Amino acid sequence: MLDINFIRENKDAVIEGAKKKGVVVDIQALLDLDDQRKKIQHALDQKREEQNKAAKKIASAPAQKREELIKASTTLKEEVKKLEADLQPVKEQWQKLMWQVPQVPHESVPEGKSDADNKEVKAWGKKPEFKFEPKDHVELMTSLNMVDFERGAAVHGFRGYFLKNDGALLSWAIWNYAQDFFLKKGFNPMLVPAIVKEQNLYGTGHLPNDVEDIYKTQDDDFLSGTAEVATMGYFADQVLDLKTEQKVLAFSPCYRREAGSHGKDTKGLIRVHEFYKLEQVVISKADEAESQRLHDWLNRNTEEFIESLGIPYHTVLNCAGDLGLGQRKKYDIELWVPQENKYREISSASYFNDFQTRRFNIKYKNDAGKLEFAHSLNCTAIPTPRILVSLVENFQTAKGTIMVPKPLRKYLGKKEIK
RNA sequence: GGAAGGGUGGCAGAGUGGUCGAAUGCGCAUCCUUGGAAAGGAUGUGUGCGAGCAAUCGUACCGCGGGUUCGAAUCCCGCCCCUUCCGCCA
Repeated sequence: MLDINFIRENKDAVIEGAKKKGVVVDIQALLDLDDQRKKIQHALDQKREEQNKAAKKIASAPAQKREELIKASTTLKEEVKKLEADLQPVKEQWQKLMWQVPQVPHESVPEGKSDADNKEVKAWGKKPEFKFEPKDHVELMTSLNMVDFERGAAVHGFRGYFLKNDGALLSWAIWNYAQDFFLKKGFNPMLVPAIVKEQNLYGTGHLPNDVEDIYKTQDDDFLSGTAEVATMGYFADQVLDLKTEQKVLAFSPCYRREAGSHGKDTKGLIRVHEFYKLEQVVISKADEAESQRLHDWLNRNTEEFIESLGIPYHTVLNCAGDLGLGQRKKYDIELWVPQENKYREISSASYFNDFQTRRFNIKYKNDAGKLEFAHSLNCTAIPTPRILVSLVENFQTAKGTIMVPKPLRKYLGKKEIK
């Protein structure tokens, strides 16, 4: 959510930003509505003042005057009720529009409609050149008995999978290595709930728009698609000490319905309904320069992690049309997938300024001693099993085995999966 | 799932229809005292919205949402959450 006063003062930029993101929302209608809201609210406050004063008099009034005073107060009460009734629909519509106003993209964000318009800003690593016919991860992992999609489909259904044997062990190895790697960067580890209340998804900006992609329970709770949701919710309604920023390495299962992507990536581990993710979440002071610095830092952390594994990747700067509602700027890291001859996204780094913290009511005391909404950022540390796709395909051998990247060997206990 | 109790300011905790945005204590801030500190004393100390250059004023907020009433932290209804006991259970 943006500050209504910010929207008012930066009307053109907000309109331009929404357009750039491809979000349809009538800012002028919102501002008109806000004028109306203020006017009614002001009238209501004044009427309430009258009524409060009138009611106060009654307590100390002599008995014979009471009847008359109560009668006068009743009239005021009815006037208050009428104004309240006028205000209510205005407020509801106001709130509805406010949920829809997107964060303004940073000026460095390129124009564009979809991920096809994202700009590569960095490429790292040497793509493997195989002197044999390389296998895709499905064939490779199935033949090494690391995964079972048939039983996955039988037990879970579409996009179901079992990770087995070295597939399971490799996942543990990645989690353990990632934990050690990221904790050295100063994060605090946290295991967070995947089942969350609706308000948390409003807080992060996933709702109201992404409702189709989120699982819902019979108790009207939601299965979160990222640990970011619960981690941000953890700090809701708090006044934080941000002398140093809050840095959390959160782990959770993640659930995504992938509605609307039927027929897309139907094979393998790229797009599944249930996966696991280590997520970097940061809450910092309300200083955009600082947010930008942290944003680059978070993204660099994940790049370094991938580099340590030796997987070729590139980093893209997402175009405006590929930004989430609350995101000011985003980088995606995409890993090379040899069999597909293209890069595949495994990480997203975004910053939000106070878009999320406003919704979650997360504040801190600034240097002037005033309460202020903090800034928030997040970035994938590592998602499993998606990371396995590139990992096994890039390091496969002519024999159909997989060479384990050096840093994972001590966690897995072997240097080759065969 | 059943039963009982509870949710009040940064924290603890009083308050069961008007004088309550709310006692008291702790904490915190500033000042006095001191060579310095502790102890002691004084004053101050919630948030949102609106009006105002400002001092300040108005309004709302005692888990959330409704209702009763001239008037609600207090009474009524619904919901959420917490604690204890019983049941079930990885």
